[in-house]
Amino acid sequence: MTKQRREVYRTLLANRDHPTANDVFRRVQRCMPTISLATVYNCLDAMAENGLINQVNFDREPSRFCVNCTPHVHFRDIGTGVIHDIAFKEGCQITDLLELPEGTEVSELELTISGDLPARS
Amino acid sequence: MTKQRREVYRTLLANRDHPTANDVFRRVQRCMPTISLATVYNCLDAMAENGLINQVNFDREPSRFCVNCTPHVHFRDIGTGVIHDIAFKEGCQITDLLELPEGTEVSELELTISGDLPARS
DNA sequence: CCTCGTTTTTCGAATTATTCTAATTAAATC
DNA sequence: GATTTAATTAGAATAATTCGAAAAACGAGG
Repeated sequence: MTKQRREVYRTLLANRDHPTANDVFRRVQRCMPTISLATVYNCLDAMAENGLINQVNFDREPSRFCVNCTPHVHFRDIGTGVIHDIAFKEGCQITDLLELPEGTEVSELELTISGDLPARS
Repeated sequence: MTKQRREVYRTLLANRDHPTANDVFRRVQRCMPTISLATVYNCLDAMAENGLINQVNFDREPSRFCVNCTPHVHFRDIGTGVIHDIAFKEGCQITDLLELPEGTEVSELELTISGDLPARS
């Protein structure tokens, strides 16, 4: 953990809105003006590899980063563009719903959903 | 439907191995040497928009294309690199497993999995 | 607290998938 | 067959990400 990594992580914690690498870069620059975009990528990659954060991909858009480490999926509200973390219901194994051969070992699983949330009453 | 689109589609049908746009380009070139990569992208995009094919994204890798139009998810076997289509079990709604607000309308859903298939006996 | 070896940061350049532009060609409609 | 429309082409442009090399920071012994 270096100064830069700590600051990148702190920034992610401060605003959990699934920022892109560039968003993070701009935010970190405010307290650490000399940091470079390459370093931000480097920090994010390092943290993602260690499971400290998640890299979220919606189609071909720029990757976003998420500090929520509990198992969850991502839902983009088409109306607002906001990305929400959606948890699994208690005791659910998504792979139970799939025709996977017995004994398949899952090491990565990414589920992204786009749609509309119900109008708030 | 133009000559090029027909040929791109025929190529996808002939070899359902989830090729990238570039793979498709190289394959189509064999029977249609004047086709351009931009046209292949154009054809693939047009077909994806009409739901004739699916665009499959594994992380930040180049997009792949899939002619399987039945609802399914994608599983990459880490050992072989092969991408398999995995169907849902009968009568399963993946969104039933998620803590989504009542009345949420899902318009897109992409699930990608990486892992290891059991050793074949 | 110095020195050596390793890791990280920095900057800029390079890469690469994809998209755009403008010009040509083909298709469709009347 | 003329005209309008949409699709193709080739090459340049874009943008996210990665790479490479040099400088800086770090850590472990001495």
